[in-house]
Amino acid sequence: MTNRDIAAVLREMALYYEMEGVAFKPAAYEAAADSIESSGLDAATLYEEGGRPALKKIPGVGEGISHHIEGLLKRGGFPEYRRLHKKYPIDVLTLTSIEDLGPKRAKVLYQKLKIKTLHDLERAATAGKIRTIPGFGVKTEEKFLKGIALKKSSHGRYLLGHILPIATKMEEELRRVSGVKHAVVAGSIRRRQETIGDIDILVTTSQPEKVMAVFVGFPEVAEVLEHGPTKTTVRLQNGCQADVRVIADESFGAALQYFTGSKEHNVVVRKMAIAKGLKLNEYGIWRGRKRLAAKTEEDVYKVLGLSAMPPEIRTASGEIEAAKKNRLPVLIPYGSVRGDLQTQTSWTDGEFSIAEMAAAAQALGLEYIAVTDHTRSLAMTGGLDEKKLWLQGREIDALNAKPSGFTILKGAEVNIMKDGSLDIDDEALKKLDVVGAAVHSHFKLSRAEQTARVIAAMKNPHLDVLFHPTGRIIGRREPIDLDIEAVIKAAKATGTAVEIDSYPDRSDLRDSHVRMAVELGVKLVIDTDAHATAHLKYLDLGVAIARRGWASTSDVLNTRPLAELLRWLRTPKNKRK
DNA sequence: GCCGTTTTCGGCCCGACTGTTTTCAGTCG
Repeated sequence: MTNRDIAAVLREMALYYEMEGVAFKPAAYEAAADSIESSGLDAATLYEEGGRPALKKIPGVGEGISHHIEGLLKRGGFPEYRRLHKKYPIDVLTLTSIEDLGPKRAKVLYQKLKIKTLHDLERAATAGKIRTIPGFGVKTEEKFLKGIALKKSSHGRYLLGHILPIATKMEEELRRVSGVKHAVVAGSIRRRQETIGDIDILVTTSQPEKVMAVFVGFPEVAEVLEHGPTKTTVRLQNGCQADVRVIADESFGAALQYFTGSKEHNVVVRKMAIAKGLKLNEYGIWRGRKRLAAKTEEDVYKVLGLSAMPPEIRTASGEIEAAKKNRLPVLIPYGSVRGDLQTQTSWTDGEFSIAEMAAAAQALGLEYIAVTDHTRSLAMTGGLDEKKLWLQGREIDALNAKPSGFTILKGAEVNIMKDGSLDIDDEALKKLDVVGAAVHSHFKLSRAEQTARVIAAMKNPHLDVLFHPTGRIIGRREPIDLDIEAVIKAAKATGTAVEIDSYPDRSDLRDSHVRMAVELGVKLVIDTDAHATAHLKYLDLGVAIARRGWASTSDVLNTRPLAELLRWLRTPKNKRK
């Protein structure tokens, strides 16, 4: 039982208690779930080694919840969970993942219409039954259907940020199997697409059976679908499929090229081969029966007169023409971001103190972070006002006064109000090192209104970065309706940078928008939007988006050393370059 | 249910928005 499994049960408990109308317990269970999920320590190991007292060292876990976790680990459950699950035998986690459907409504839906699953909900909504329940209307019914459709449209795809760590771990472990020469993840993961269909791993080895045995034995594997010496397919616990293909070492490059895709890219490349009287397949590039190249991707592309393109840009959208002319962009390298300019702390809805976030960032090799807690009008997070921002600044000054080789910048994630004004006054903003702003309300304005609102905000002389510009949350919330080209042009005109929010389900800006920004010469910032120390490692997911958008190091402000970054930030907006 | 050099008992983030209402519950973040 992983931390994630435990957290899921605790979240379910929180929802049941909300259905019951119990006070304070929901928040306590929710807090414990968050804490366990983001804890670097494995709860099962902790319990094994130190019993319940060790579990209670996890913040938010006390007498009661530690007993429950013990029950989960030893017996797979506990009485209170069983009692509540029996009373509400519904898939409450899935149902409440639909927007505007919370525990109270889930309870009513079960009591009135016996709705237990998403499928039940869809049937009832389609049949017009939801609107018959008091307190529910036509709009609510439509909203549920929209929510279900949104969920379905992302079905079968997994977020890169969730799958990449698993795929990388498998790749590394297969590489350690004796006889293995290459083990490489190909497909959409190698291209770092924002969502992933499945995991494809290519292996060259002298001992295929051994590799396949190790593969099907991974703890993540739920079910073996195919088990052969050259191709084995499994389904993982999370539902994602994973393939291992064993290929001949002499054609590794051709296979890697073939299985990396994209499909569209490969179609164009194969057409080029045909035009030259050649044939390209996963075994090599051929003239008749003579194999001209296959060992490495570079060799294969070279036969076609192309320099090898980074996987992230193999989308058949200009990369082949650029490769032909030897004019490929030099993409920003992974690991080149020096500091994170969007982080939240326990001053608002983050889980850790400023000092803890800074220490974790420094441990990851970063040189600086900006603390950008929410501001006043985001009241539910305890958003900061001018006074609190000043107080927070004092804490930051004190931390920076200690020699550490690391710098904490003063910042904020300011709210953009409906009219485009910011919810913190200019005097206070002026004193901050980095001012970010974002839309957190009125998501449904018309395109014209929404665009005007965001552009108005960018005209503020103190706003440095537009945070997560479209506000989307993959699989959950549609982006705000924005004329993104107008916004990016306004960023250029006003000297405002735009953010790539690396947080896995945000990925905002997305690749195509980044490319537009790069082409227009707008500066980018890559941040994690970390609400916990464990989130800081997402930076490279943002670098992946930047690479998909053809960005170079010089396009991204926070690849600069601190002094250079500060020079840009302190330059009046109309003079920034 | 958790937490604590202001407390071992008494607090616990709260305002805006929406859709359903005839005064407000539920949800969001």
